[in-house]
Amino acid sequence: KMQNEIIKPAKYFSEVEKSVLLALVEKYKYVLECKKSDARTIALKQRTWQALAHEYNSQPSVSLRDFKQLKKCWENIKARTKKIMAHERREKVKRSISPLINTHIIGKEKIASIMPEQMYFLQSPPEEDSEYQPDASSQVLENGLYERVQQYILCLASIHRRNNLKPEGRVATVVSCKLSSPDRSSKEALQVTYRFGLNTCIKVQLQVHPPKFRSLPMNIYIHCIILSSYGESFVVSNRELCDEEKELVHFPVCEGTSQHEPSCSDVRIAADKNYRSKASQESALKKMHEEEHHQQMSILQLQLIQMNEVHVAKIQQIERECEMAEEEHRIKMEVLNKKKMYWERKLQSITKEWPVSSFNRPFPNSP
DNA sequence: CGCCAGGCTGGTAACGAAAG
DNA sequence: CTTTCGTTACCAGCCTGGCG
Repeated sequence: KMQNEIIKPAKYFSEVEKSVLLALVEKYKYVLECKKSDARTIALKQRTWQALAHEYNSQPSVSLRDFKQLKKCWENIKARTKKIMAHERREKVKRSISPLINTHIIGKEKIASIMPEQMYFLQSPPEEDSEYQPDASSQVLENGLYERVQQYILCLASIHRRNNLKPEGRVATVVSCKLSSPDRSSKEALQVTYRFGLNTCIKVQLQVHPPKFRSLPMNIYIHCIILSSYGESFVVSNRELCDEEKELVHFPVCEGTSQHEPSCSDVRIAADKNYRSKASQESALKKMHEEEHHQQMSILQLQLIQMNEVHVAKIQQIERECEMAEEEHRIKMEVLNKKKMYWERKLQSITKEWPVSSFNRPFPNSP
C-alpha cells in the first residue's frame, strides 16, 4: 500500500516536473516538433518520447509518468501558452497599450521558441514600425495582420535558409501585391509574391472566408507556396481565427523538406508492420539498439548543428539589417544632397540674375 | 467554482499502397 | 505516372472527474 502511494503519480505536474519536461522537450525539439509524418519520422518521434520519458523518470523529485502522459502534458502546455499569447496579442492590438497580463506560464518565450512557426502569429506584435507600408488593399485584413504575414514569411525564409533549402540571396522584396476582384460573395483574397534571390519565391495567398461548418464569424486562410531553386514546392495551409471569442490561433507549418535526416542506418523500424522474419529478429533487435544509439548521437549532432545554424542565421539577419540600414541612409543622404544642390544652384542663378547692386539703381521710368 | 489532467471526437494533412 | 483511398499523427475543442 505504501509503495503504491509512492509510485502513484501526483495529480498535477509540479513546476519542477514541468521544467524537467520542458528541458527535455527543448533538448529533443528537432525530433518532437518536426512536422514530417513519414513512417520513419513517426517511429523516431515515438522512440524519442519513450527515451524522453525514461530520462524524465530517472530525474529526482519527479513522479513516474509514462510517455503518453508527458506528451499530453506538453500538448496542454502548448495549448495554454498559445491561448495566453493569442489573448495577449489581441489585447495589445485592441488597446495598443501593453497591458502586461499576469501570465502564470513560466517561460512562455522558451515554450514558444520550441515551436516558433506555430507561435508566430500569437506573439505580441513588434514595437517598431514595419518597414513595408501596406497599401490600401490590405485594409481588408485585420489590423497589422499583413505586416505579420510579411514577417512570418521572413521567419519562414530564415528557417528555410537554415535548412539549406535556398541559395544565398537577399530576402523579401515585394514583387506584386494585389487584391483579387471580390466577387461580392464576402470572399476576398490577397496575393503576395516574395522573391528571394533569383530562383526562389514565396507566394502567399490570403483568403477571407465566411464561416463554413462551425459558427465562427470569420476565418482567414493563409495559403503559402514556397518554390525553391531545387524544384520542390512547399504548401503551407493555415488559418487564423479572428474571432473575438475564440482565443486560439492554429498555425501549423508543413515542411516539405527535401533535406535528409542525419545519417542513420536503413534498418527497418519496429513500427514497420511488414517486418516479420523470426530468424533475423535477434539481429534486427541488435541493429535497432545500434540504430537507436546512432540516432541519439545524430540527434545530438543535429542539435549542435542547428544551434550553430541558428546563431549564424541570426548574425546574417543582423548583417542584412545593417546593410539595409546603410543603404537606406545612403539613399536618404543622396536625396538630401541633391535637394541641397538644387537649392544652391537656384540661389546662385538668382543672385546672378538679380545682383544686389541692381536694387540700388534708380527707377528706370522716373523723370 | 476554477484549474488541471486526460479522454474523446472531428477536421486536416501527409504518407504509402493499390488501382487505373 | 497519376489518382484514389485507407491509415496515421497532429491539433483544436469539448467534456469529465478530481482537487484545492
